[in-house]
Amino acid sequence: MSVPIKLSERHSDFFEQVYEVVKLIPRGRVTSYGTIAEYLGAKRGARMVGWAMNNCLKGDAVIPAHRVVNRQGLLTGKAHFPSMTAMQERLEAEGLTIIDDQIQNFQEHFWNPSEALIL
DNA sequence: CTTCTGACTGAAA
DNA sequence: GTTTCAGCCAGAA
Repeated sequence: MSVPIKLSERHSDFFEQVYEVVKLIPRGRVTSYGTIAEYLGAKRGARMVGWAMNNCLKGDAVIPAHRVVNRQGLLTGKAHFPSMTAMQERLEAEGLTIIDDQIQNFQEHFWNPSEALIL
């Protein structure tokens, strides 16, 4: 759906959208908070996406949050995982190479929600 | 109610 | 090239 929504209108939907997009991330791919936020129409809401992730940990929804990193491909959210190495281990298990909490060839493994529409 | 923080980003110095 | 500042929205104190 390419319908830009307003956070003030229905923030609940925004969170749900974030979860949907994150779930749609293919294995071995990664994306950034800003990308998801921008895709949802709130490019300034990158922090909200991250906050949504933190909230998702609290919820029952199973979200591959380890596939969501910052613009630099840095594992900024690793600290919020059950284990500090959980995020890196998970990404490495998917074929990614991470050095110093930074994804190597991040741009190659970068995934854009627009690709989901192609499929 | 006011104030601060935050899994971010982009621009400016 | 790095470092610093400001903006953004939502939730918690």
